[in-house]
Amino acid sequence: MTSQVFSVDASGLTDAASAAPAFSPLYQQIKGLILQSLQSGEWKPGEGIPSEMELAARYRVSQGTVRKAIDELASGNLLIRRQGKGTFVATHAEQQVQYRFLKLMPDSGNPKSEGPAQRKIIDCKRLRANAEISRALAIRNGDAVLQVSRVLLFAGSPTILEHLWLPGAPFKGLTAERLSEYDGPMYALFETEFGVRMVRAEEKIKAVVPDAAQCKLLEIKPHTPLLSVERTAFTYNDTPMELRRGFYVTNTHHYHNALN
Amino acid sequence: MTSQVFSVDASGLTDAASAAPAFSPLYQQIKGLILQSLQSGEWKPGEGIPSEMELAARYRVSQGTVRKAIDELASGNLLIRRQGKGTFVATHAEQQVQYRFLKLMPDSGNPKSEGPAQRKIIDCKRLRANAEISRALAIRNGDAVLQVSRVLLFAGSPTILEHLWLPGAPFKGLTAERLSEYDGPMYALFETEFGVRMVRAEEKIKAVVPDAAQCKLLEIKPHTPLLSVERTAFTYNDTPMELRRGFYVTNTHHYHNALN
DNA sequence: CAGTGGTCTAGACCACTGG
DNA sequence: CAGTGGTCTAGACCACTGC
Repeated sequence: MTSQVFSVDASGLTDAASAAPAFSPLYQQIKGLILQSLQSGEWKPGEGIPSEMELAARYRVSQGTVRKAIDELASGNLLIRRQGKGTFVATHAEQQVQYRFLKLMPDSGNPKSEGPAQRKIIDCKRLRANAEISRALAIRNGDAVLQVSRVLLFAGSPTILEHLWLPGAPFKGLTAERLSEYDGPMYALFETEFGVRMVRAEEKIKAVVPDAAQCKLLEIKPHTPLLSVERTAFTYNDTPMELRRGFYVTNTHHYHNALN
Repeated sequence: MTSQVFSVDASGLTDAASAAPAFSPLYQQIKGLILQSLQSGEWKPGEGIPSEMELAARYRVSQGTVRKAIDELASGNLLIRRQGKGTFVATHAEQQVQYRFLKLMPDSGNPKSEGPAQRKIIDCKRLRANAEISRALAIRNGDAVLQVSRVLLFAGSPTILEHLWLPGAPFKGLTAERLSEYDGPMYALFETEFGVRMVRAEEKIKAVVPDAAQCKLLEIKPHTPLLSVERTAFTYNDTPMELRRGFYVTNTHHYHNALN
């Protein structure tokens, strides 16, 4: 009951150059406040947030305004509405669509038909960020980062080789053992163990030829082309939190994408 | 002023097996009616549709209900709202984002920096659909289809080789000449000349090695891996209207994808 | 049955566009 | 200035969930 909604022009500045008054509707401000609560951990992944009526009372606006704010957050996969039950903070664990960011599908049959992927951690070590990694993670050159390499097997065959880099600070204490023990999506572990929730990601895809080491790990013949998938994953506030470079074998699988 | 909204349960059937009453909210029904008008060509791509108040009167519902229907159609890129002006039927032409379905980007710089793509029609002929194509286009085996092959060049270098298949009936009269003359997205030509608007698409991506013919057309060395992009494009009602198989050179470009 | 999100309405006012 | 979409409110009722 203590929060407060501010008047329309939030920026105290009156920049003569930018004539735009930067009008921001009420529901956008509410959206921002809810986002803050999510970010601060007031409501954790999987938990329910207060009801629309409660939030309306807290922010001193109508239910409809809260509703519109929640609608936008839900359409961005930050919240999940469940009629009759409430609104919940989205999570990568126990979600209908696990592996939300993995678009590799078997050529025939659904993803579930081949069962869960088998995972092998190949390497997990700390090192200092080079120029490329520090730029991608928006950290300083030489900062500590965690580098993990692993292979994913579908139906027994090695299909994905991936390397990922995480900023050292937020992931202090992450070891190969913790990763191996954990049974479930890696992003779910990040949520429960480190309070880092990945909200969106971007991928850049190319076709490449593997080197000898990759051929060995993926058990493929030389010159078998691979899909190179470079992903940057972001947490709240568009903060990059992971750089991942994956190599996909596309003999029996394909990268699936829906265009709207 | 003649249309009418039906009561909640649209299906006259009372199937004992399926206990679900199939409740459909009013705004969904309105959405369906608007979709019908779009499909029938009552409002054409680029044109404005009646104002929210007019539609509310026509369908005998409140403005808010029409609004929610339009909102969903707009978020699906079927309509475009312009404050102060009206609501318009989306089009692939003169749109902010031309080439909406083309996700290939230059590695550095924005898509506009390299200017518009140069296009070369290689082949355009009619033939009979084999099993694969008839399945993809939901037509009968042996039905007439149009097959087009072309190369796209970015900044002067051949980058995309693609083959596409269209059902013969809706595209009667499409020739290589018409395609060559036209300056703009192919999907825009489909709209203006054949009244076919592509609404969404799905792509399956793999990494492949090119054959000799592809190497020649794309001016690449053998064993240069390519991105194979197989796209099915749909018009209203989830009707498949195009099968397209593209081969992308990813030396200086990449396939960009945003994950939410 | 109470509590939640979901729908629908009616009306007021605001921001933007164009004549 | 009139007309459009955009915001905000208040209230009623419906559909779904779980106790």
